[in-house]
Amino acid sequence: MAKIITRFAPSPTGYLHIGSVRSALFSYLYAKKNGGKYFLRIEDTDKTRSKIEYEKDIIAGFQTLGLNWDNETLYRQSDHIAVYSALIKKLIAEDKAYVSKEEPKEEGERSEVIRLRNPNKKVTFTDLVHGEVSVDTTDLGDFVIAKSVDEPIFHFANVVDDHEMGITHVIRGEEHLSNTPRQILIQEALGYDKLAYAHIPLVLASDRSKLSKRQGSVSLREFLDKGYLSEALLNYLALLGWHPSHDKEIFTMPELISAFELERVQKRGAIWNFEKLDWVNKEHLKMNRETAENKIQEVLFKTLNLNPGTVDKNVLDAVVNIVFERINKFSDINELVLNNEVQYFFEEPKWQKDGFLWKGQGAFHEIADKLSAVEKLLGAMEGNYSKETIKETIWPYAEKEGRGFVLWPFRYALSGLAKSPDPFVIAEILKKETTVTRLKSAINFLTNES
RNA sequence: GGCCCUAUCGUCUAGGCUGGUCUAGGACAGCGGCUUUUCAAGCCGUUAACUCGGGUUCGAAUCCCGAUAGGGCUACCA
Repeated sequence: MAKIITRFAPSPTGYLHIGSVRSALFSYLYAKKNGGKYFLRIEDTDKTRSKIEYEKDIIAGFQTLGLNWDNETLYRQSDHIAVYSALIKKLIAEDKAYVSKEEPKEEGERSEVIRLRNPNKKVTFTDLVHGEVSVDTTDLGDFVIAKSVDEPIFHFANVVDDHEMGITHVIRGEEHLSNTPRQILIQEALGYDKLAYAHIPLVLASDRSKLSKRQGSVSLREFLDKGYLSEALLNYLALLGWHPSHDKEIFTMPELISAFELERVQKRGAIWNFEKLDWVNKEHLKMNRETAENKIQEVLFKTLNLNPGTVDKNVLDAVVNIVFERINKFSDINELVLNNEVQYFFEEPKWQKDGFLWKGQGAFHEIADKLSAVEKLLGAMEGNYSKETIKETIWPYAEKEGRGFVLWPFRYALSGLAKSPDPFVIAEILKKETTVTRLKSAINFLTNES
């Protein structure tokens, strides 16, 4: 069996689109699954829209994702103009194409372009996901294949390069399904062999329109910036339009490669779902817990402006652990910090009197008394100061007074928040001395200005 | 408009080729409960779908036709 060679051929006219990444991923997976090769080709025949900045973004994106291409040097269409040029001249000489005089309709249009002589036949090809597709190409007319002898347009350069690179399987987005017949016509004019095609369904926005730049985050860069893991992103992308033969959903890259089958690719466009992506990302975070915790720590230092030298290692570990449970992706850490959900571990919170009220009930002086009782119990503790021992110490008193009436203000005194981890956990992290100090300070706050 | 593609829970999907075992399965989200105060995490449970109309057949989510709806292409963009 001939070796399978797939490719991903982006045009550098914008930042790498997340939907393009999926096309690339499917090409990559199919090649790797079958022991073949996966190539990258930069399609920059449109000189006015192509920018080196975008090319760099595309290349950097794939490097970050680890979707490494197998061609040794980067294949860029602008480096192969001479090849297209010779072929266009050949087609003209064979009268399979001709120079056509035109009436320029828009600015920039030429008065002379090169058109293919359309044999006006019915073209049939087999698509690996859609099955047999057949189209009467008469409607296409003598379409343009180049603006001039050395300015081929997409369809022409694309066909030539697939042949030059030895591509066997063209796996690309469904928007190209309608372009395939004309590319086959060019192929036939050039005398090239047929290729296998697989047109994968598009990634859609929630209203089923094509996911475009207008609908928010669509570039890979933005997702990476939000702190999604590459493997999670790739995992989610794979599930969008493909399904394994079992119910497994969380995959590592090697697992994806061995499970992937083009036969199980969906025909219908799939709507992008941020919630599911978050879930997939969280699952990957759990699989890479240590890496994730290091990253959380790093972000915490930065956003909270902490001095690594002065922060207690145990405190930090405990806080990292709490943060880990509350995030789906790294950018969520910034939100936690923005909402003051971690600062209280490092500094006294700012209280609101009403915040101490359990279900809006009670008098402030009573609450102060309860906090005072808690503070004394804790202050008298000796030996091991852990969430378990703290709980054992406080529990009988809480039971007696009504749990909520003791535990809620206790927790609020420590965190200053309506929602936070339970007081025993916080108290352990804060350590005995800080817990006691903070309780006293809270009591002071409650009694002073009442 | 023309041509092409598509159609199962809100979303991603299994099943459809090889009709009955599908009173349609899983996951995310939602909802409810448990986890001895709130949140998070976890666990358990639960709501929810075969676009419609014909046909073939003893029998159709599954096969055929049509309608409808959505998407793509229709560039001297890719």
